[in-house]
Amino acid sequence: MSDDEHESKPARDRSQVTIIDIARMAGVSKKTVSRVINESPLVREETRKKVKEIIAETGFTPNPQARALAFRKSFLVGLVYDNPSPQYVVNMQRGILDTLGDTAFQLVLRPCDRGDENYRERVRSFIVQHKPHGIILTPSVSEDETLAEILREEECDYVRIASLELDVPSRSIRTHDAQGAEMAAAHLAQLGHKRIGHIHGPKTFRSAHERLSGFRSGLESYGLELAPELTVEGAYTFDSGVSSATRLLNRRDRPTAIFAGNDEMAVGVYVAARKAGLRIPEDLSIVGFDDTPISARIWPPLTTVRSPIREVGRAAADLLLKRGSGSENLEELQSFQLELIVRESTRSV
Amino acid sequence: MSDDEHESKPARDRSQVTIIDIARMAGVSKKTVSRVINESPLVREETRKKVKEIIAETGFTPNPQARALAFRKSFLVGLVYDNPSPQYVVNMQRGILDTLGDTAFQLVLRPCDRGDENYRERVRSFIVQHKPHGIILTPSVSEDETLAEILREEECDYVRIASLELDVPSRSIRTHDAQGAEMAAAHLAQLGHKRIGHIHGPKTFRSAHERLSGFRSGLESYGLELAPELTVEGAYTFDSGVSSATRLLNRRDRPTAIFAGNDEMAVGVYVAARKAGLRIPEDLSIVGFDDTPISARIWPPLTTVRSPIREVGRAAADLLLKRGSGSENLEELQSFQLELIVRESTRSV
DNA sequence: GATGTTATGACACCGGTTACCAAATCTCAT
DNA sequence: ATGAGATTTGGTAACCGGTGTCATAACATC
Repeated sequence: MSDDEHESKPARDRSQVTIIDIARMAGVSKKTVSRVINESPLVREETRKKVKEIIAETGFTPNPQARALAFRKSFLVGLVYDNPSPQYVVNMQRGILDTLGDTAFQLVLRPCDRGDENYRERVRSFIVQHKPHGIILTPSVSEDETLAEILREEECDYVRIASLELDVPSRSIRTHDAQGAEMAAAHLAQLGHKRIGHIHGPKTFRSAHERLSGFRSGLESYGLELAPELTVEGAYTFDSGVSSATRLLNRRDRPTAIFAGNDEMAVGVYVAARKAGLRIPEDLSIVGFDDTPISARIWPPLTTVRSPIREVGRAAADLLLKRGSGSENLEELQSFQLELIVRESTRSV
Repeated sequence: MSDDEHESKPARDRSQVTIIDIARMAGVSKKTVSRVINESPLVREETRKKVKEIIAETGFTPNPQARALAFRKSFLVGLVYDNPSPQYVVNMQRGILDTLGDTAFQLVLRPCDRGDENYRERVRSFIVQHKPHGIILTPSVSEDETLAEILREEECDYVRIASLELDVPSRSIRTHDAQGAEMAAAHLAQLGHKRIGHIHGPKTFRSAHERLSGFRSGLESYGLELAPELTVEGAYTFDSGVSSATRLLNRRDRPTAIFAGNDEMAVGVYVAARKAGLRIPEDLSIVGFDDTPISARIWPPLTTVRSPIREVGRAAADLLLKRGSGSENLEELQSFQLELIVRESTRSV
């Protein structure tokens, strides 16, 4: 009788080349082949070369499942994010994949819905079960200190992406949001705007705070002040952009320019302006943040601040992979400048 | 001396509960526990219950790496896509993750850049190396017959998402693009438009063909004809939308309405209309396809056809997971209706 | 020739699975 | 009650394809 196991029948054909085959072909033990694979320095140069040749010839790649089992650590890299912008998410993924490329490492997604207060435990159980090589945290979840604590507890390597220094350097990537906001301020100031409004993101987001304070200090260096009555809080959403802008534009002393904390809200400002009968940029200049695809497609095209998200993703993955292996000049990888993209939504008063 | 192995040191603390511990606690053999885990029918109900209890108590989860090794098949589900729309990609991912949930299965991404003629071999090597549980193909790559052939060759399970039946039912999910386009046609016809233009996607995309023919037959059922001179090919990109629309709108007998093959191009039509001094929707009605976020944010909000992408993703993953285990009424999972979202970019003539 | 490195291999092990067989238990007919 | 047959269960061993440990062989060095 063929016993249990009704369904699954492993493909026993297409016999994989294994480390044993390589060992036999090279006339060494499998352990030595293993050493070569793992770049152990304890192999004679000659031997290493020979083994590497055979590996190249046969096109052998070590079985990741077997290695994961033996290492007690898988070849997965987790991406934990709650960023609602698809563009951001996709760019980040692409950046990470740029680095992971055709290595054995695979990117797996761990999105967390806002409001799911249970997401930390879900991340934990992912780690415990799958023992990922590391985890990348994007802004906003990266600011969750409790989560970071869990990762340390479970001894899971991680990289936090944020607009400010949150952790030890080897575990963080910075995007200088404040600096980007300063550029926006300088741009508007140079165009001669005096009454400038700002719709910032929710206070719970560090990025909102960074952008706000960067914008303020940018204006100050031009002798301008960010009027408190022209500074309102949005939710980083389109709708909140519309309502916040409506409030600003209904004022008697309405601003001649508005800096929105992200493009999503900036587009909301367009709608509010239109409803108020204002022309862009003749009556109102608008600056956004993020350079999402919509900013180039809307009319008039939106002046905005671009974050090199894909590069950031690349760097984050780099940091994770290179860790340990001769910790080198990581400094240069860790910090990213933003760029002001001037389009047609801004004009001098 | 501690020999080789310089870096990595497996975490040997936090001792994982293993199948052996469970077996001991339940007073059965590990084989029986294995049977319970794999839902073998050859276990007495009583025994099964007891083992399941212990598993629940201890919170034991079988080590996926070990299982993958033994099964010669990993718990990864690959998503192969080349769709340039971030919104689409993100929704698809979310849908798949909805189904995968907290199962042992993980979603891994295999985006392929257009123009990378080598992507098929990359997919193949992914399969050979990682032996994924299955692969999900999104429209446009799903139409690649050569790729499908490779998957069959490598005995890799897959699901193709497409606007028409490409494969055996258990391997395909359909979105009825043609039907969606018909609804767009009916909408415009009912508004009294006679001269209607259409910018379709590249002929190499099946979806472009489906939408075109659906639109045509939709018009025909209202006694209207899709004029060849008002039917132009775009590239599914914003820029191509601008230029194609410009061509249409410069005609003496310019159309009073334009149906664009996707939102991206529809937004391009907005810009072209604006440059031609036409008001939307007073002088020109516009209908898009996809219901991307931009369609609700642009002014006036775009009338468009929505594809239930997230649901499709969910169903695709379902199909992959349920395959084999009592193939049930999969039929109902496989076919998705589209929906016309009427906003403010369309008006009667 | 004694001594210290360096390179290599034998063997157990990672946590599960399958193969095969035998034993135990249950069912039912004789 | 007995035996035949079917259903469960367990034991042992081998295996999936690698890695860690440790002993030992090979090679320099003085």
